[in-house]
Amino acid sequence: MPEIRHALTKKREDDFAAWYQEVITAADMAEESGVRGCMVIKPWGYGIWERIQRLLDDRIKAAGVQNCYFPIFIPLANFEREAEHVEGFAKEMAVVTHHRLINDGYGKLIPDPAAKLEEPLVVRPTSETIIGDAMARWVQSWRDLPLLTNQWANVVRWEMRTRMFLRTSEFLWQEGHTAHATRDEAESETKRALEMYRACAEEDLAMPVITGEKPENERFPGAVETWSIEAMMQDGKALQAGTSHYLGTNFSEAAGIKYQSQEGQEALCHTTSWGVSTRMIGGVIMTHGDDDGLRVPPAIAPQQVVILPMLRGKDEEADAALTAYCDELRGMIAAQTALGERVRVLLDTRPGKAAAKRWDYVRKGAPIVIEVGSRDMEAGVVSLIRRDQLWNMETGKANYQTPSREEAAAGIGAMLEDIQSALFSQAAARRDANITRNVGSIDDVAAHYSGDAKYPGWVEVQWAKPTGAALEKAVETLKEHKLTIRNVPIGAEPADGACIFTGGPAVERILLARSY
RNA sequence: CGGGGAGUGGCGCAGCCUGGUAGCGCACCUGUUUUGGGUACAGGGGGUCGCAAGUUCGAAUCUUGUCUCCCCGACCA
Repeated sequence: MPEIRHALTKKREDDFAAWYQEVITAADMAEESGVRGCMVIKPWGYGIWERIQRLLDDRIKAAGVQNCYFPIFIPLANFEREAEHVEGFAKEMAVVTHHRLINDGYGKLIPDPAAKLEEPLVVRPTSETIIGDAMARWVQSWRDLPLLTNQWANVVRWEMRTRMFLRTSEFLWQEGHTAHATRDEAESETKRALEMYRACAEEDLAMPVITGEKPENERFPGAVETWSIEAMMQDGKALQAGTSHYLGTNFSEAAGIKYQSQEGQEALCHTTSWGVSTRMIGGVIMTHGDDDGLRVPPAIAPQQVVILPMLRGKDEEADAALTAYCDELRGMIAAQTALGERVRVLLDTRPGKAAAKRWDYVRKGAPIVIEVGSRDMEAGVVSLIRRDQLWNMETGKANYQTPSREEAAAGIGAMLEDIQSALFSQAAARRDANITRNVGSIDDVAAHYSGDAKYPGWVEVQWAKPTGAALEKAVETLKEHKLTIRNVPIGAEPADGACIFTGGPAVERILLARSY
């Protein structure tokens, strides 16, 4: 087997964390900003986020949810109204205390003591409390329900340890907030959002997930139930890629979200909240990336096809003819559809060698790269590479196809759809192969994770769903093995054995994993 | 926030121990060459060494402080 010269210097199997960072740099997605925990998202990375936004926003609106925008600053007092909520977020809030700077007399600017705020403002870590205020104003009658809102925004959580896309101090997300008349309605909205996230992850990001309910200790602060989608990364760790919460009447009580029923009775609303963030991009990297860089699923690729004419820069007439040939190809491809949308195609005529640009787009993970040289033009063909089938294993070189220009254009939609499903299938197969089921005891769990397997994946165990101190003890035990409970998968087999923590009869199955 | 490591042209690094105003590879620019796959050769531009203060005749090199990043932990989308 020939030696393959990969486009990255780091390999996943050698140092997954270093590889992850190299992908972000090599694909030109984002960079450090110099501000603690905050990143600059560059066009390719932001373009992926815009695609996710577009597709998810359509799903949100299709469910009858309307977009709004709420302030970035939230009065401190709002957080004091819900005890668990403030406890959960208090340690990671950025607080604005002054509204003006003055010169300190030594050439430095300092907050003006005379401009101290009466009440500090918190930079939102999440918006339940301020949206709750609005809901309290907007909801009077049963006719105002359900109230279905969403906002696309940035939030700030002062995390101790940050990693690009996975955990940044500031991140971009959407947060849906809904109010309902009954518990049933609110719970079904919680599940609807969860299912929406599953579809978004699996269909748009080609990232298979396990949906399920979080255990009590992993709940969102102030929630009655928290549900999540969990994705398996290539190192076998779990990434919580989205959450949906049933908040009961906790926030309604705090903010006074009440309505008068048809019978004339005053009642508290049942509320929900749900969100996904730029973390999903980290999930895409660790799900689809390979030793040559990122592989972007076509549905969320800013450009699905990149055409690179091999311009010589010597013979203007020849270059113009080649550019025209490529532009016709661009037009033909742009008229095609894939995954229900017009194909996004870029003709890159910037000066520079096509061969060098090819590797730039390989690292970026553009699904299809088409190179066209003068000889291709004469023969009426193009040289096409699928990013998901980059290498010819026999030659160790890039795996070119040379269809005619017309065939290439006509087949582009089907090829993009095939790449989309191939990426999902690969990821799903890897996930399924790395979940070990029916692990019967905590010792077996420990053995599984202390074995030789470099990436031991997840294990499924049964438990008695302990609460309170018993749950804390179970969590402690798991922590010794750096494990966490991911969720109680929806649709799992019923329990039929003993709880690995208590030995008593189990009531359900849970997934354990190391996590991001 | 605790433990460890690191910040030197766009990227990756050497120099620092034994102070004397900066070097390599890639990238970039120019020219020649090559021309179907990450071409080769020659020439060239760009950094005052994270930031601040201190020691010194002199600091990338020593001291102190500070900011940022990476790894391990605690916390979390």
